Amino acid sequence: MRIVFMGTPDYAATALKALIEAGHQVVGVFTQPDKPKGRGGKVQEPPVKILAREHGIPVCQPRRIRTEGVEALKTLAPDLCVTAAFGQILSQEILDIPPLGTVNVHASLLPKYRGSSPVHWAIVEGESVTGITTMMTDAGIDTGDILLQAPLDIKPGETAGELTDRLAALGAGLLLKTLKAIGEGKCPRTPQDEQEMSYFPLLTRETGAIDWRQPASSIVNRIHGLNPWPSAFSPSPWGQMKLHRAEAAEGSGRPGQILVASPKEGLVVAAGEGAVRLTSIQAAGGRAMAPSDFLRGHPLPEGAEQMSGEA
RNA sequence: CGCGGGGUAGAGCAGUUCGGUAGCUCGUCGGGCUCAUAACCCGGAGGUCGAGGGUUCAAGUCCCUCCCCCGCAA
Repeated sequence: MRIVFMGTPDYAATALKALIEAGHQVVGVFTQPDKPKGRGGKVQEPPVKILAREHGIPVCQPRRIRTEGVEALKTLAPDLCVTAAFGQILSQEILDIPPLGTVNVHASLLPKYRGSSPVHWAIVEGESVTGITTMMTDAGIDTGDILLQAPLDIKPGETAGELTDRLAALGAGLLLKTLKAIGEGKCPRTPQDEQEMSYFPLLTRETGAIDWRQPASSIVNRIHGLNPWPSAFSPSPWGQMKLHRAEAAEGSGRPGQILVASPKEGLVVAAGEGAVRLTSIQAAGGRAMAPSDFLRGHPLPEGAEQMSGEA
């Protein structure tokens, strides 16, 4: 079976690696173009591209696969396409090319958490269980028929990065299982229940802005759900500060009020309901560290008592 | 060549402007006080100041090169 793989980040590379190691015939890979990333504007290659090159698989990086990638895909003549966090929406014209269709490995239990960042949103929303769904891609966004699903518990305090890694491994396995079932012509197909569906938008930097008026649990979930990217942040007496990890704590006060700030007792901030104990923070220019470490060298400025730029 | 901050004891920082004995808080080790303690008091150990080169009587500090970490913007 000639397979064309479409994906971009590590999550996708894990699936591609599984395909290759299982002996599937991956005849081509589509991934996002190299983009200037990070400091100094150096271009970086997507993990999927790097992996594909190591295995001598042809790589195609159209800016818009819907227009520039059609001919290339036709030439590869795939029987089946597999997508995983590709980052581009496929047109009907693209979907019509592989006779067996296009299988997507989505990191949620569909129809919940449709959209491009299901892992992050599941944590932000405080879910305790998520999972992987393999599905037939159609013209909608994550709306196609469900093939196989596998649940996965979200650990307390788990970050999106950690959960993504575990889901990637789970997804790789489920993908192989799905392809096997398709190959044997006995893969179940279940339409999604539109009544149960939920959709979450693309993450932006602003998604990470902490609103201290929210309940402590929501703030904690947001911090973990946006770790490591795009990262939760808040102004503070020490300047803009990234918040990497936190937990609910005793205490109350005006939202954003700094209740505790000492090397001994750490950093506790009042929320709309309850309080949040920050356990990993990062100031501009510095690395991530525990508040007790940070506070040793950066005592709370005189008169400062709010998580804001004001003193 | 996108803008910018940083690398000094196990941890977090000051000291660099203007060269002249390596500092602070915490931890750690020993001792003391206390019914007791993450409290308090006394004492100690622990540093190639990111690397290399240069200037100088003298470099953490000034000059050149390089390595590493990070914030913003994309």
